[in-house]
Amino acid sequence: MKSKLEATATRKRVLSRKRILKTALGMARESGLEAVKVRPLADRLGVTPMAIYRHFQNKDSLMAALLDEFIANANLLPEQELEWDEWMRHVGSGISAVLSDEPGWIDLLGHIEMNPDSQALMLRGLQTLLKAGFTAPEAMRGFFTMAHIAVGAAFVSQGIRQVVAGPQQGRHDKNYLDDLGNRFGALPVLIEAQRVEHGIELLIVGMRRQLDSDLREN
Amino acid sequence: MKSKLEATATRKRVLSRKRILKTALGMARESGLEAVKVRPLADRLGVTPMAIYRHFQNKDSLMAALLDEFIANANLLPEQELEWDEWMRHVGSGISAVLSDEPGWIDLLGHIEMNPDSQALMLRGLQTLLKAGFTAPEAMRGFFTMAHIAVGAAFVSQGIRQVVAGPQQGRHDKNYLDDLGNRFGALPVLIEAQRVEHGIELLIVGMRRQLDSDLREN
DNA sequence: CTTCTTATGTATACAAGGTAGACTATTGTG
DNA sequence: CACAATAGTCTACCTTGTATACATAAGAAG
Repeated sequence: MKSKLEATATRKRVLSRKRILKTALGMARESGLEAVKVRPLADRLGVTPMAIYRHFQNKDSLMAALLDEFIANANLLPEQELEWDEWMRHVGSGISAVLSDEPGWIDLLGHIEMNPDSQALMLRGLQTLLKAGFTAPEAMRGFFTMAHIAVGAAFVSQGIRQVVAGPQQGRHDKNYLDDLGNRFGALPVLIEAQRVEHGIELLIVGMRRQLDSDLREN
Repeated sequence: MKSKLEATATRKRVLSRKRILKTALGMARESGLEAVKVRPLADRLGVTPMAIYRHFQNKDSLMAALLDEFIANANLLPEQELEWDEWMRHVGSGISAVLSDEPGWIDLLGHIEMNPDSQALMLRGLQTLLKAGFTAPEAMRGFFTMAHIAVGAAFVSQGIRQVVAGPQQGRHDKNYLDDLGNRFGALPVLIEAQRVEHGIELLIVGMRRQLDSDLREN
């Protein structure tokens, strides 16, 4: 009798935000972020769909928490101390890489500034830049521009990747791509030109000049 | 009898891709992109939901076409000839402004590189930069970095705006913001530092240096 | 002018996905 | 030990996209 009870009736304390998030993160890694759906997630947790709602108000807040989890696992902060320019390079490509691996995550990035870890990242970045001699406004602008480049690059690269991956799934067909290729030399060239690294490099050059004129004034 | 027929039976040639897109664009402007749903759209068109599917294979392709429409209406190409740096400023803030007005559009930007108008924009940009003396790779990288900054800035600014707009709708409350404020001086400062213009300016400085060293070599 | 074909809209119905509401068993507390 | 709070279950609903089958209008063919 007990067994039947256990099977059908309510078992307690099987869930927790942590476990839900871990499981959801697993699903996301396996099948993409859009595969995180309530019912499948509940199945995998061995629980009723509605059980999840005891731990998250709604799916949106679950996804928001999932973004936090994702960022926390991303580990973007450089381990050792770096020169400011190295720091920017490191973090910039880190952000872009993380986002490019799983395009779906980009959808959640609207909230990124509210995330504790990304905020810590920002703090460290500003510190690093200030220590290097930038003024506060310069540091902020530099840091954000780096972030913008990284996010933008990851974002825009999605489009290209989609076309390369699936021939006809986009609304424009292969001819379109060939056309592109003809105009710009080749598709790989186009892709290459969009790597974050180039943007960051340009940014660094721009910032270095600020540094120079700051020094001159002092 | 005729009238009843007209009312209930199939009227012909009431729809067209153009009309559907125009109406959808109207809805998007009024209530946000996410408000573009099949049934409401059909209602507004005075037609059955399924009628729309005679003109678009599915909702995704409708939305893709809508993005094209949106971009075509955005009119990002500068009217007159501009110096390369002015051109970058103009287009950069244009992109960002357009995207910031209606955050939802960002979701569609994955396809942006496939869009004819944005491609035209890219062509003109490259032309402008080449004429100014940049090498082909430099021009491409410069252009894309500008685009990345603009997209990234628009994107990231969403998060902030959401918090500013609705007190508790995010997963972090007001304290969080205050905290942010305390650390960085004030929220407005944070927002200010993220304006595209600053990023573009840094980029221009970086690019100008390329130009200088190119000239030196020639 | 009939007839055949194709284009365009209608009617019905379903599946997927998120979630409200009522109920139940467990658990920790006074 | 009673009792409120906590954590799952069960059921059912609503929204949104879309498949399928049908019908009518236009245009082409004879």
